[in-house]
Amino acid sequence: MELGTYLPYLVNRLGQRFVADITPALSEAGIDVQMWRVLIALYQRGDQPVGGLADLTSINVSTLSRLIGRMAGKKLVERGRGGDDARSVIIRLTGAGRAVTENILPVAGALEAEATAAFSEAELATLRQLLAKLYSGLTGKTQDTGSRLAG
Amino acid sequence: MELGTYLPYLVNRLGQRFVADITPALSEAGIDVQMWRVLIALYQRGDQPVGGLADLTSINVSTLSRLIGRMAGKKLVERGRGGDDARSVIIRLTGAGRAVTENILPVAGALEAEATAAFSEAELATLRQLLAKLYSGLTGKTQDTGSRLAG
DNA sequence: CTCATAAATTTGCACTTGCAAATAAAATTA
DNA sequence: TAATTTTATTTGCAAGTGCAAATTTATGAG
Repeated sequence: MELGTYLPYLVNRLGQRFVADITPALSEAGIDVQMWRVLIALYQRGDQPVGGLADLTSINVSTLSRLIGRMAGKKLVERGRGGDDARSVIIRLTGAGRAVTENILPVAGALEAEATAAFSEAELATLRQLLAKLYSGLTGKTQDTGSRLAG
Repeated sequence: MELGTYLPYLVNRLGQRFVADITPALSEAGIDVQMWRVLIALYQRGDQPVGGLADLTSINVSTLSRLIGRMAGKKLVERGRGGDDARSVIIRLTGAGRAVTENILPVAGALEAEATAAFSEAELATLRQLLAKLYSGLTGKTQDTGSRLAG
């Protein structure tokens, strides 16, 4: 096995590079990549209990609990009780949180566009398809593809 | 931006899955994924200075310095001076480190093989090539996110 | 040779993280 | 209804992380 062809190596290295490259934009908004993941999840999936957010973001619930505390301190999200299940704490975006998310989304899109500037449409489609196929090869058992916001 | 086609999402989700799937094998050997990254890098690229190892593994040098300390405590690696540049500390695998690596490598290989079971050789080669190309598209760029997010 | 500068690594510090235990709120049982 | 068990979230604690400063070694100028 050679490092340069080992898929976990190639994939994780790339993922870290994506994080490194989006970080300056996040810093300008006063957030980090974990907060960004929470923001996207809430923005795209609506209000969530902590556990649901943990599933969506793959962030450990205890880590997430404190992360949400920090985000609430920044007025990006609010905690509330009283959903279907009163044991759950419902997390929702504030107006400020939504605004921050909408500021960063185009930057995230531009980053992807820049990274793939040398790609043909066909290559890009192939890459996406192969990544999804690879993920499903690892998932095997529970195939809840579109519902996890890992990373 | 559609989440299911957003590359940073696809890539990081996949990377986390790889980590989750290899972790049980690493735990049996008494190491974590960061140590595993160091072991593979040394095994495949030979003795390295700390900085070289940081490049290979994408681990921050100060984090790496302490990680190496822990690995040295487990007798997996040794530190030594006296390469071309005596400022560098050369890290090398011990026999025990090599043995642990060689124990885990087949598991890692099997994991990759399982993930790519449905891939043709051509698809696999394409995927690797596109991942490398994407990485090079991100490398070395000094992205100017400007002050559009300032505040 | 000695001083200043540069480069590689380590260390101080503040903060984040994950596990396990504690707490909070329901659901279940009697 | 009260006691018990189950589920959701938070918190105590020990450990890992990254930035910036300190340390170690090399290189260059006078």
